[in-house]
Amino acid sequence: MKGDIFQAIADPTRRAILVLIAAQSMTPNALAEHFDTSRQAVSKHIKVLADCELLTQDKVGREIHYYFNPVKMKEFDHWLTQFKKHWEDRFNQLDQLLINLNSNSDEN
Amino acid sequence: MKGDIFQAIADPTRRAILVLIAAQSMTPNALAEHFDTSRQAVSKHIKVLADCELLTQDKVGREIHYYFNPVKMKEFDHWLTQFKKHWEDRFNQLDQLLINLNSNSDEN
DNA sequence: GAAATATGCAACTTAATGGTTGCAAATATA
DNA sequence: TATATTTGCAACCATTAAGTTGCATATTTC
Repeated sequence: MKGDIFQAIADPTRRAILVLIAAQSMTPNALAEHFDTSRQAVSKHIKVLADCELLTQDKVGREIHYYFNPVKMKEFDHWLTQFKKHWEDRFNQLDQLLINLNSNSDEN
Repeated sequence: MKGDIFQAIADPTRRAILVLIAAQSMTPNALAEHFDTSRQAVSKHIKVLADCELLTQDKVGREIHYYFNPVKMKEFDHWLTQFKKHWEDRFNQLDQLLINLNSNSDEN
């Protein structure tokens, strides 16, 4: 499941990382200061996010700046949108069914 | 992380279950026919989804009908919406910055 | 009442995940 | 050049997750 965006977002620490980096690009060290875990643990989370392209990197000297990549987030958004759409279709069908039932009862 | 909706949706089999059940309520047996795994494996996935209230159940005799519960899905939707909103704010700030830069260059 | 069916629960195995520590490579600084 | 800093990688450990098999319970059917 490597590179799976759903898997990446499942972890609460990684979601927090996404929110932080979406607000402002950051280095792993700067990022790690926001968490109680070790730098390496944060680094591993970054790797997971970078593997599925939710983060992009820009090397500046010995520092690496990580940026949020909204493109891949849309993949995630897409699933949810499709799901909602599909469910709403069914909801509309249910509405229609209720309308038809009412019409029939009017005829009787 | 029990009851966490992000965790529940992370698994591809569970996402497939959600799509199937959102289209039509189903019993565990009927659902298991759609997958290559054992009934019990599917049943465990159902349990995960039911634990975080993405599915509700209705016992009819010895059968249990599982229904999709859209309410909890909104919790998930909410996170993404907030995230997008937050990111769009920043995007707008970037737009504003570019406008200001253009204004300055016009003055020179 | 006996057999069949639908389901959940428990035990177990294997694979994946998140965490730690130690170390090596690259770059900046003194 | 020697030292400090930033980072990634590898090895290891503990926990969780997903799957299987077997069994118990409830309900329907014969």
